[in-house]
Amino acid sequence: MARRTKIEAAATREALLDAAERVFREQGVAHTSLAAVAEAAGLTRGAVYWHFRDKADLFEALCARVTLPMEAMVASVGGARHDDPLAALRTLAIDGLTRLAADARAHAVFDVIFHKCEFTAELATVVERQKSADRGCRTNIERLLKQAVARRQLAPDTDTRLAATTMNSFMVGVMHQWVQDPAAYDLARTASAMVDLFVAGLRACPPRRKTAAARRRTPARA
Amino acid sequence: MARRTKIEAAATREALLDAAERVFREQGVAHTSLAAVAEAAGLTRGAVYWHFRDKADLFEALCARVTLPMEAMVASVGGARHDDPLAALRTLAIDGLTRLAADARAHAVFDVIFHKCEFTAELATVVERQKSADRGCRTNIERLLKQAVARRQLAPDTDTRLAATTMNSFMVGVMHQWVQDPAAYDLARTASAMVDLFVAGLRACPPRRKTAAARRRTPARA
DNA sequence: GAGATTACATACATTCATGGATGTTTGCAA
DNA sequence: TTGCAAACATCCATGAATGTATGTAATCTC
Repeated sequence: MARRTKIEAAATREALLDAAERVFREQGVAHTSLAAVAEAAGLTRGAVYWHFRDKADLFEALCARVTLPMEAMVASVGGARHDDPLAALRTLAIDGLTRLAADARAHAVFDVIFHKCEFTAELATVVERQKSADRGCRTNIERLLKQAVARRQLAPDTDTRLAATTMNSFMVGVMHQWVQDPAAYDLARTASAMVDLFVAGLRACPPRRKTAAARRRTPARA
Repeated sequence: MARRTKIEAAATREALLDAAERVFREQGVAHTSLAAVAEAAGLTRGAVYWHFRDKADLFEALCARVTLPMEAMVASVGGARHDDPLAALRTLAIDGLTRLAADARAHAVFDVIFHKCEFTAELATVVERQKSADRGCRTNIERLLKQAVARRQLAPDTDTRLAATTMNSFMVGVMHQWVQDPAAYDLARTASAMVDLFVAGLRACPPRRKTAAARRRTPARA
């Protein structure tokens, strides 16, 4: 086929990403050939290999369209100082879930990431990006938690690291399960109640750092 | 090769499952050929096709070895009456996580299920079993929650359905994330603190059923 | 406006997985 | 103890996916 203009080329790139999103979601990443992606976009493999090095590169770009904005959101909230850090954390979490429920593209991509994809050697680069993004998310959560401790919103001996990990797991779990069966309940409507439940748990019974005194009380087990 | 005795045959079947567990975990389900599974077990594809119809059948059997006992555990606790239902729920959750941390086979299988497998048409039967097991789990959690409401451990207007879903999501999230990076923290040691956080949230701020009065207060939107 | 390059399509060679057919012992039942 | 079927191994034909190489027309640049 003939050469297209630059903007047309950018459009076909987006079209390829859109097509990949659909086909990956229907058949799974490993089970779809790049020919199938091309066909779904009304193109040929030549177009795919022109715009992307291979399937991993395509998949990475596809994820980036959704995860980059989300990471930016988390980083922006986590990087700021707040008068009410716990409220900021709550809002951040609810926004994340609401976004997932409202944004069809985010919905699709998370469906692929959670249920239609194998994180193996082929996608090693994607795995690394995913893991570092996850670390960044936990770090930012922990920043907010530390502010909350400083503001006396949380117990002074709160284990902020473990609390952040737990919160991250909670969010991932909600997304994972909702995406698996979005018809089960209306996430947009329940998001705040779910997050409030978790935040209340954080206030009432956060994980505690093991103090020297506590360690003496339950010394060795052997 | 010659015919083996019945117990020998059962042993090779187990060997095939063990091998599949290893190879699936390393390469992902879709990315591993049945030849690779056979080779890892020191056998040939003939053995695989003798014991299992296809890859889905093999994968299903592999999952069943760990999920069936777990489902039985949940059903047994969920089916009984308890003087302290919330404590029973707490113990159940902690046991689940502890089991995951201690049982290498459970660890491996959940790693495959969460991160090394695509739930597509090829594994349709597995998906259905998974979903129904999930429903059963939520049902049993909700049974305990209803008992907790009856015993005044939880607010009378608790939305037990949503609470059960939230708890299920929480558990899945913790497992999902820990399995992804088990070196990050010692789940066996943190399990109780993580579960306690959630249960405290349940007591302090459970999701509420929308009463008629509440619906009147926030009537229609557009 | 002429060449260099872009944005694809097409063709090709290679590799690999699958399923089925077939072979071969040998345990087990009558 | 004979005969059947279990418990695999081996072989083959087929199809499909990948990466690369090449073709080609239009577009951008100078």
